[in-house]
This record gives sequence, structure tokens and C-alpha cells, in this order.
Amino acid sequence: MDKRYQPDLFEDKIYRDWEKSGTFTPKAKGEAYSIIMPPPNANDPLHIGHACFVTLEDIYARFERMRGKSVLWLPGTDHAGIETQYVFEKRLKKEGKSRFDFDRGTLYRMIWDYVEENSGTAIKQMKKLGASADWSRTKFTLDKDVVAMVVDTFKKLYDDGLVYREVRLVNYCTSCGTAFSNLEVKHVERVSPLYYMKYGPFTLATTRPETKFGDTAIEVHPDDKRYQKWIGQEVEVKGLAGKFKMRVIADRRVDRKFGTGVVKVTPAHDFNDFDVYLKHKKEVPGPKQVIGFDGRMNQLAGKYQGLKVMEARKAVVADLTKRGLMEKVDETYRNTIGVCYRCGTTIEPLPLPQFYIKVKPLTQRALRALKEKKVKIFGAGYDKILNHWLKSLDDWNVSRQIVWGIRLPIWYEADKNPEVEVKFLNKDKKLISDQVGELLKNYSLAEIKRGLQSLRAPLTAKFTVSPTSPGENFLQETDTFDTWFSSSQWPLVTLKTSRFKDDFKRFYPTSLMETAYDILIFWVMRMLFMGLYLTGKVPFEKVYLHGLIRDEKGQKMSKSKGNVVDPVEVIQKYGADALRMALVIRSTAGRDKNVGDDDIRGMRNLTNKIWNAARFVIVSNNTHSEHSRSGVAPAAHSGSDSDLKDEKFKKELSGVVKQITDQLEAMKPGLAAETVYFYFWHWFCDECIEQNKQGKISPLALIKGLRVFLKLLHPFVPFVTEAVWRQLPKTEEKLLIGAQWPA
RNA sequence: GGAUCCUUAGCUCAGCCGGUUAGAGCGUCCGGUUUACAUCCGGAAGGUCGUAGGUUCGAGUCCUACAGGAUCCACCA
Repeated sequence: MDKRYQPDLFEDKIYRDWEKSGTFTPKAKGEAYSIIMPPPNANDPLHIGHACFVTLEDIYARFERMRGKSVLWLPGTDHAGIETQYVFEKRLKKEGKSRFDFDRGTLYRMIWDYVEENSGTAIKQMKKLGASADWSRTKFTLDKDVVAMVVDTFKKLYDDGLVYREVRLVNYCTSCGTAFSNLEVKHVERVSPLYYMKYGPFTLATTRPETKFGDTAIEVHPDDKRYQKWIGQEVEVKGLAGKFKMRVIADRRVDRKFGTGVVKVTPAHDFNDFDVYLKHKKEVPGPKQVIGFDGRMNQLAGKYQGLKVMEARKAVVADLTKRGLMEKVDETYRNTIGVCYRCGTTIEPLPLPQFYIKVKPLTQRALRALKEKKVKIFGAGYDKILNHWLKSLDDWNVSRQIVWGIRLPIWYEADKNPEVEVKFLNKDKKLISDQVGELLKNYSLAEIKRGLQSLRAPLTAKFTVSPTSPGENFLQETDTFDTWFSSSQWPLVTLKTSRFKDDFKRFYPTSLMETAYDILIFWVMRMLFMGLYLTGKVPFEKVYLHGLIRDEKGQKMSKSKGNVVDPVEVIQKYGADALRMALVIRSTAGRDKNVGDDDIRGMRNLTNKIWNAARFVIVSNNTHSEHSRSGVAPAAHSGSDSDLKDEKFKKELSGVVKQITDQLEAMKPGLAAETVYFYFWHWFCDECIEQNKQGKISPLALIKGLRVFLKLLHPFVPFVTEAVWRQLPKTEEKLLIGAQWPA
């Protein structure tokens, strides 16, 4: 054995041996234990967060496998709809192209090919980390059978009356070209000048003067003495685009102290104002959209048509000022605005018909399951947060205006819905845009279908929900599902579509869901209620939420800060075991952890310590055996003193085994890692081996102790322990991964 | 505005179903190399466990208030 442990000499070979041995596949018999891996983005290389989940899940897979359970750790990758399309579009842009140059079928295939090129990387890297997942069961979220089940789920929801189509204001990113759910909008504080402008007989304060062309009413507080006489009246407003008549309505939501106590109502471009419209439907006209989905003012904005929102604001402010209609401007006013979590563009509230899922009936069951402890959350305070969300969740907008995803199984009959708006590339690759009724006069439906880019059906359009085309004459909705809609069914879908027919029966509900706390609401919550809806059972019994990995100073890692720890580089430098141990030791559920080079180096030292302790114990044991064979027992090792010490050693050792087993069972892997580290180094090495040198503990007891420690250490540092294991005289399992956990 | 979490050695953090002298890693200081490991060993310094109350025979560990910090959520134009 070398003087030092050199990970790169062992890791790849050991991993291949594990794979060949078939231990990653669940045994035919034994108590079932299952973990569904959170599918990483198929298109992204591994980052430190992945290394964290791989380590934690692998610890439990190995631990339970060694305890004799039939362990399934099922891996997969995610198509990551918006993320991936966003990245792909950036590439297109570099080539001077955009998604509008392609029909949706072609674009989809292009992204598919692009993702396929990269999809092996993440899996290869997880293997580098030692992940003992069953790769033969790997699933991709756009696999045919997965798509079929997701679509079926939507149909079931629809048949159960839990799906509806509605025009509401959506969170629309004009840069990504799609709507988002509320959860995907980030709120940031910005300076938004507050403009006090003259408005008919009033002065009102607004941060969005450019939306004035979409105003449909004026609103005051019902008890506001200043404006009593106007309530219910129609007033005339002379603005930049001629004269308008507008009704003054009263609502308690108006804050009399803010601005002048007068609010303009713009239902097409403000969430509050849309609610006001719904509440005062009888008094005010419907939403009047003046900003298009391209983020530019439309024809209703008169001479401002074609300007981007911010340009229009500038122009409108300038014109109002010129005409003396601007009373004052508060330039320091700050408010929070929504921005796209992906690209940071200001979210534009726009009216759009979308498909919504009614969540109340679903969340009720999840709340009950939580209350009855059918599922237990590990992570500081996150059970409360989950509970709070389940109680207050809004209906779920699942429509996305992107190509990279699962298309909604919604069909519009072309003849019967002539007002459906269609964009498509004709045979000459020219983009044509019009209502389908008009288009059919000049084009065949087949040509439209072939070049289809997107369609937008009015709310009144009749549709059919069907997994396959209901007939020749139908056009399929071009919206795709929110990625989280398919992810929400992941534990169920992966097991149901498995090529092993028993998997669902054997492994559902799964034993453990392990993921980062930042997707508790996006993913875990939705899996919980969808799993309950589809199977009547919780999808997982335990949820372990790990924290974010930060740099040694506690700063978030980011490319711009240049403090990103690349797991692959770390593995090359210190070995996979060192990285794994550094990530997990002293970590606590739900809390962020700082990891720096020092931490990893410290754990590299542990792997070397394991190696060298083994080196000593093995040599010492061999020497002892030789003495035995020659019939000359070394004097120091004989006598009752040594036997007595051996007994004490064994007793303490079994105490250590119990402690670590208990900590792992209690979902405290960070503490278990620390315990095993401490007892191995400071007890086994510093005390027991030293005592052996003085002849107080026998080499035989020591080598038995080493075997136990290798097993205890194995889930945390699988490579070095396996490397040492093969240096030991063969007494039990050939591979440590298949050995039995000490009792 | 609401919610959650945190405050323990110079730094980063464990420990908390309450129970003898409060731990680790890194760092600092002193000493050590006749072969398991200098990626090491032995030893030392360093903490009134945020503040103030309370519960208790006994509290970093439970409760309350306060202070400071972090994060998440929220429609004041």
C-alpha cells in the first residue's frame, strides 16, 4: 500500500466494479426503500448544489442497502422548459436567428438535439461523485411514456372539473415571451417616480402614466369628503389622445392618504385594477389592452404606438409636462415591482386566456396528510411554511407560451372557431398571422398545421380535451405545460412507467424525498397534493430539505462573483470522498452551509487517515499471524490484560455503531458524519491504535474494529473505504458496498 | 405589512425530547519525526452559549419580551 491515499488511482475503477456488481439495482427481496432523485436540468453541468443532493441521497441509499433493504434510487433528468428554451434562444441570437424563424415542430426538434448533446454530462458527473443510483431506470421528463401519463393526468383533472380556462391578468415576460405563475415572479424594490397628473377635474398620482390610454374608470374612497359629489358621475378627461368619458367609482381599497386619493383604473395592466373591474363590472367597461405581448404600445395608444413601455412612459411624461398637465413628480418614490426570475425583465401584467387548475380541493387533502403526519418534513420551520402555503395557494396557471415542453392536449376545431388567431410559416417560410377563418380562404389546414408557430384562441372558443387528435380538422393548442406540472407527478410517473412492472406497487409511496428548500413550494408541495390526488397516498413519507452551499465567507456562489466551487475540479484535486464529507459534515436540514477549500482539504486528510490507519492495522495483523503460524505468540499480546482491553474496546465500538445508526435514522446525516469522523480519528486512531502499539489491544480486535469503521464510514466516503476493504483478508462480502451494516 | 429562521471559542459551525468539568474543523502558541499517516502526533491558550425576565431541584437546551442579522412572502396606485 502506498504511503498516501490517491483518489484518482481508485475512484473510476471502483465505480465500474460497483456498477458491474449489480448492487445499484434493487434486490428482488427485502423491505423496500426508495428515493426518487430530483431530476437535474438535462442541459446543465453539475454545480455544487447537485453534489450536495447526490451525497445526501447516496448516504441513505448505501446505508439502507447495507441494512439489507431492497433499495431503489431512481435517477432522471428534467427538460427544464423555460430555462432550456431561454438558453437555446440565446444561442440562436448569436447566430442571428430567433425562434420566430422556425415553426414549432422544427424548433422543438432543434432543442431536443441540443439537449441530447449535453444530457450525458450531468449523469457522468453524478457517477464521479459515487452516486449509487439505478441508471438502468433513468427517466427523462419528455420520454414518451412520461408525456402520455402527464397528459392523462390533465384529462383526469379536467373530467373532475378541476380545470378551467379563463382570461385573467397573467405575469407576462415580454422578453421570454411567456406567462409565469405567481411563484416565478421575483419582487424587487426600485425607484419608480410618482407622477401627479391632471386628470379631468382631478389630479391623481400614478407610477405608470403610459397606461392611461387603457384607463376605464376613476376611483376614490367612498368616504372621502373631497370627492363625494363626483361619485357615480361621468367626467370628461381631455388627454393626449383626445377626450374620454369616464365614470367615478368608489371603493374602500383606495388609500385616502396616498397621493391625492384618486386612482385611475387600468384593468388590462394592473392586477388590482382588474379586481376592481370584476367587482364593479356593472359600472365600468372591460379591460382595454394598450400594451401588446411584444412589450410595445399598440394602436390604442395613438401616436405612441410601437414604443416600448419605458420609452412610451418618457414620451407621455414629456408631452404631459409640455401641456401643463403634470402637476409634480416625486422622483424618490420607491415601490416593489415584479421581474422575471429568469431574465430580470419587468413583468407586464397582461390579459390572456390560460388554463388554470383549481387547487383548493387538492390542497385540503395535503393539509390533512401533513396534520396526520403521513409526511414528515425535516428542515427548520419548513413544515410551517408549507402549511401556510397550502392554506393560501392561488389557482395554478399551467399554460406556458413556449415550445420546449409538453403540449396541452387541447384541440380547437378549425371550422367552428374561425376567430382563432394563428401564426405560421407558409411554404415560402414567410410568417403569416391572421384569424384562421380568413387564412383558410388562402391556405390549406395542412399547410397551416405544418408551419404552425403559435395560436391564440379567444375565451369563447370551443375546445376538446384529448390525448390524441380528435380529427383531421383540429388544431392543437400551442401552449405547453408549466414544467412543474409534469414534475409534480414525478414520483408516481417514474415508477408507473418503469420497465419493471412491480416498481409502483413495491416502491410507492417512496421513503424519502431529498431536495433543496428553495423548491419546497414549486415542487415538493405540488408533488404532495398531486400524489394524493392521483393515488390517495402521499408520494413520500419523509422530506429532507438541505440548504444552499455558500462559499467560506457565507456568500452565495455566483459566476459574477467568481466564487463558484466546481465539483468536478474539487474531485480532481481532493477526491470525491473529500467533497462529499465536506458538504455533509455538521450540516443541518434546512440551513445553508459554508464550504471553502480549507473544509475540503480537512476532509481529504480524513481519507488519508483512513488509508493509513488501515495500512498500520493490516501490517500489524500480518506480523501477528506470522508469529502465530510459527507458534511464537508475541509476549505483549498474550495474557488477560489484553483480553480485558479487547472486551472494553468491543463494547465501546458497539456503542458507536448504535449512535451513528440512530443519528442516520433520525435524519441527522450531518451529525452522523461528525460522530463517525470523531470516533474514527480521535478514538480508534488516537487511542486504540496507540494502545495496540503498547500491546493493550490485540491486532485481531483491531482489524475487526477497522472493518466496522469502514462500514460506518462507507455511506459518507465510499471510495476510500472500498479501496481499503479490498486490501483486507477476505472474510465476507467481496465489495464493501454489498456488505452488511454492523449490528 | 406578514411569516420563518439564526445569534455558542479569533473565523465557520455542531450540540438543544433540560442533568456531571460546553465540542469539532480551520487559525494561534509550545513541543515532537527509530517507519501507519507532517495530508501527522502530544500539549496549551481561547466561550458569564445576543440581552432581560420566567418555568424548574437544575437551562446554550423550554417560555416571554427586547436587540441585531438572514431568508421568504405581500396588489398601496
